[in-house]
Amino acid sequence: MSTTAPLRSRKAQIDRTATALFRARGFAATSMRELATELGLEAGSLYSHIKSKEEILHRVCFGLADEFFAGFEAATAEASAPVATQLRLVIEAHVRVLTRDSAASVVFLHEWRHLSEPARTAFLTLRERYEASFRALIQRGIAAGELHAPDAAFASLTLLASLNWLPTWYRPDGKLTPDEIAHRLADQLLGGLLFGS
Amino acid sequence: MSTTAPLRSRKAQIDRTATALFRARGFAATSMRELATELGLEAGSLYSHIKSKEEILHRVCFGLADEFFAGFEAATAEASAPVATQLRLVIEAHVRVLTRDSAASVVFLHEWRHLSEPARTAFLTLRERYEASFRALIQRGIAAGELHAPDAAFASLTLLASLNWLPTWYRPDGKLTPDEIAHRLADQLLGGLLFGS
DNA sequence: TTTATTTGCTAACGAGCGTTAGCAAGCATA
DNA sequence: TATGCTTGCTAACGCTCGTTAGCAAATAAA
Repeated sequence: MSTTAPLRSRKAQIDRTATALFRARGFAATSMRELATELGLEAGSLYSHIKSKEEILHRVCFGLADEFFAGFEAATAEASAPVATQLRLVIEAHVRVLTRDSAASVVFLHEWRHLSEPARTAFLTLRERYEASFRALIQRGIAAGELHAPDAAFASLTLLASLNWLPTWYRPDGKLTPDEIAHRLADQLLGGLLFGS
Repeated sequence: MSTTAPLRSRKAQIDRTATALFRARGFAATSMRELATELGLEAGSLYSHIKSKEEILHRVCFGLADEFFAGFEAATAEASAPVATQLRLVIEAHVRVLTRDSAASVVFLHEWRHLSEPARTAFLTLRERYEASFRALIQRGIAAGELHAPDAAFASLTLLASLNWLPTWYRPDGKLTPDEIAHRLADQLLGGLLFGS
């Protein structure tokens, strides 16, 4: 219908717009009619491109999960590097995903519970696996004497909490670049973990 | 109707049950019929006790805001104490509120955006004021040479993020008491802020 | 030129939503 | 016994929800 060739497929446009709305109002409080209006469509027309409202949420949540895993694996590929170095790289990779698409990140972090089974359980399993990787890395650091913390689980919860709050306040036009943010976060968080800092 | 005298008023029971549901499913995805069923009522009966669904959310959000402010003020009453000490007390007070009612805390932290105007703006103003108090305290600590951080705003965001993640994983029957959690959080977070720790 | 794909519309479906009106039973206080 | 408050019911209101069916125009491929 449109005279200009779409930069992205209509489906991808729908995903992006829906993600922004899900972020702003929450999944449950976003209606398909609202989404359609935002795209200049009628509600029914959306279903020429997608199967359901939840399908969008599913794609956003699992798509971002993939990105987080890819980042973590790249950051820890150098298994012989000091754990503190690996942890810095992991933090930077995590921050990079969070800042590349902060709307999708917020949806990933807060709206996943509107997935119905079995997707919801599958998502939680992925998330738990990711957190376990963080925990294990910190645990290795403690065992190697590079980090000090009374409890790796406690430390990793705190660390991830600080990181995951980022997309709620991050603005792409802010004064700090994603990399600078990542460095500061790593400095501040590791400052509490590293010996004698 | 019930044969036993209610431990709390019916209104308070509704608030508590609604808070638990809002936490589990989110405000928008919780229906009044669901809430009524949970309480053994019909949906219409709720309106003998409350004015609207949003009124419950309003009470939870602003009630908890009061608690956070009261805790902060009590913790900083000793204005002559070292800032690090005040900050420890503030963290402990914050954690105490979060753990006393973690369901209400989650609602306070995540569901406030379903408040309609002008309550929503009023709530955000309160929250901003609270965060500003945190920021100012850290700023005073930096100025006094007790804390080291490149940016008080950045540090307070990170600190509050770590604290506010607590109610999502805290379980009253866990192995750590709220006070122990508060101490560990303070240790870990201040360890990254205090000079030469 | 035919064919298939993409894109979009209108109209409507069944369902669930928050809320209200009107009524009534139990209870405490006077 | 009378009064009023608390508590709860049934029935229904107007509305919005996600989704579907059926149709049609534009576009791209053969």
